[in-house]
Amino acid sequence: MRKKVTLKQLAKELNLSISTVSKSLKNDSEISQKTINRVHELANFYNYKPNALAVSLKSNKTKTIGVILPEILNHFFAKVLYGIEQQASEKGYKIVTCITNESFEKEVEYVEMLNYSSVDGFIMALSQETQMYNRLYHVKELQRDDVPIVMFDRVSEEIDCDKVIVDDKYASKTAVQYLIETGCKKIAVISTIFDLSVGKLRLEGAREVVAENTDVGLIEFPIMNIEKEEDEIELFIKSNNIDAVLGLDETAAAIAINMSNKLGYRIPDDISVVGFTDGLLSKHSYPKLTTVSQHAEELGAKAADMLLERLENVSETKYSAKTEVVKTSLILRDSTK
Amino acid sequence: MRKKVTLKQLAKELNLSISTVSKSLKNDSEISQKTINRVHELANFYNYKPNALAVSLKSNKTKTIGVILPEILNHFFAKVLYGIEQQASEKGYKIVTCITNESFEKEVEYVEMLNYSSVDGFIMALSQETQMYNRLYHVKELQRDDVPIVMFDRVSEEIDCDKVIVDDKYASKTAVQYLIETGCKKIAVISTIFDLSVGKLRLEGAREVVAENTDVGLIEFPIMNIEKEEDEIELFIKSNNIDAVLGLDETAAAIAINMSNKLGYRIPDDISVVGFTDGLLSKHSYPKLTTVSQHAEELGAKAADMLLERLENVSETKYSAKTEVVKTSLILRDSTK
DNA sequence: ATGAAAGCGCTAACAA
DNA sequence: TTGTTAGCGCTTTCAT
Repeated sequence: MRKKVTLKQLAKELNLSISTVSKSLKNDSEISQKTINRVHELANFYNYKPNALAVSLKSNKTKTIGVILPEILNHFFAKVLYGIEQQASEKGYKIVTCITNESFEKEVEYVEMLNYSSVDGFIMALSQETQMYNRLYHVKELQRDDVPIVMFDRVSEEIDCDKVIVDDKYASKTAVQYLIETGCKKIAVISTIFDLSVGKLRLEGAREVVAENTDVGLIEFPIMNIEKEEDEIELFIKSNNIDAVLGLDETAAAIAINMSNKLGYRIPDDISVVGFTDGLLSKHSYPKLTTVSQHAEELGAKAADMLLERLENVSETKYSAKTEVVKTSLILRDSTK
Repeated sequence: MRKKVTLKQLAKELNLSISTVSKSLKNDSEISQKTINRVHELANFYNYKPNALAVSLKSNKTKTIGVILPEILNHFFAKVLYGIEQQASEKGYKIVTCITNESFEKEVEYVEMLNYSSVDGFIMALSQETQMYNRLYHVKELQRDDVPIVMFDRVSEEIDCDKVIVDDKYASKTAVQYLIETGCKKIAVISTIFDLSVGKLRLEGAREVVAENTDVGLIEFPIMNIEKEEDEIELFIKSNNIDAVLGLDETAAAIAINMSNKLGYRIPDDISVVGFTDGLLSKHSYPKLTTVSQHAEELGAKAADMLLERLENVSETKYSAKTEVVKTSLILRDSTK
């Protein structure tokens, strides 16, 4: 790599000391205007930029935040990342993105890797495995090091830090209520994420609403392996005389729509379908899917905001963790009455 | 942030010099086994990890690569990112991800931001605006600094660097050929990316094949704004008596499928549909979409490989840029005969 | 108004 | 076998 211009070289060429050059670049009032001008001129000429590494080492700040995601091919996380990125870059922060692919081991590895002065703080959602094992030593380690963390979506009660969550239970209730209001009596819940905290919350919400409506039935169907279980899903839909499907994740909803089409049911006349996560699949299904939007970009932006707030106001008196709940909204499209 | 343990502190506590501690940690043969053990023990106790910043400053290597993407909500780029991430993390590299959102200005900003000792090299795809303006000063600047670059997908001939591309023209030809073989005579090309280099190549491929088959007609329809042009697309499909659609991007193909469903055409009996990018939309459409897979993950992994190769073998005699072409494959599903 | 010097945490050539 | 020293590029305090 070509050597970049350094203060030292500028100083030498200008017959000044390094510190004078440094100060001039910052327009320090104790330097004469004439010198300042000379320095700037040469710096521009060489397109001088301070070495970020050296600045970081000195200041103990990297202006970088670590983002740990379980998945990137999932639209929700991609949107969150987008939101984080927008907000962070606006404030002059870079982001280092790590994808755990739902693995506990990788999550630990990444957290440790980034914790050695590479980032000023973390924004993270726990991996599926981490939630299952409930092993949180690596995150607690961060806290011991006083590294600010913002958790989102897949959070843990055991960690006392800033959080941004989606009110999944409420969202699910709203969705089911809407189905009931539009006349549905037998609702199927299909999900590929029954073992995730958010999946459980959504299911709970659905159950609660149904429990309050004695004339409405709920029937649950977990999908473990999308590829292999098409026939089972088909059978499930055919044989249960349902008039509505709540897909607890976008994929589940998409499958429900396609399966219904395939079986010749009319949507929403015969079967209404509601999904979660307003991603590509929801917008480009036929008919277009009524879905719960978690406003993922907003969520990401909020998470970034919270973290930056911590980073910039270190002097804060006492650390008291906040939890923000992002409002969801039910986007009505053509798959419901 | 809590102060991390440093060599200095370890040295003090052990009554050794900093350099002895440093060497011990590396199991340097010139240090006595006994000392090495003592040092390791204390280091473990404090969970000592070297400060990455200091190491980078010293070595002039950051073990980080910058990834510049035009988009992240696009499945293709998300998959590429995934591939890069996998490969890089395996080799102990971190990645800094920047999303330009197709903006030239942001692209320049990011490249400059990362170029000041934050990353060892770049993997990038040009933004739409950059390709339109054809302004490449920022990339050339990187080359002047001898920073290794690997461009992928959206590349530029003006830049002499390693590249990984998809053989879009060939892929498109294969797709159209397949349509013709299965009896299609009037093919519509729908695209939301007519102004991208890849879009142009795909179109060219289609035109070439049709030119060779005099009994086959081609008709083109560009989509500028997906939301607003549904009616036009509907009209287009209805009034042109087509029997096949080639969607130059995944969205276009999805729209074609849904529109055909809506209009009551049977797929593939009345209309065959082929798309590009084997993403979520292709897998979860009804019927399932026949599509050109660009093997995006593989592409990402290859790009990472090429970059790492450059980074690790600096001694390389002469820099001679390679261009690798990733094979595409036509994945046959239910939307074609 | 300018410069010398120390130090951020680490490595490595050289000295002892 | 261990320690001293210089230096990566920068900031900043304290002389001059």
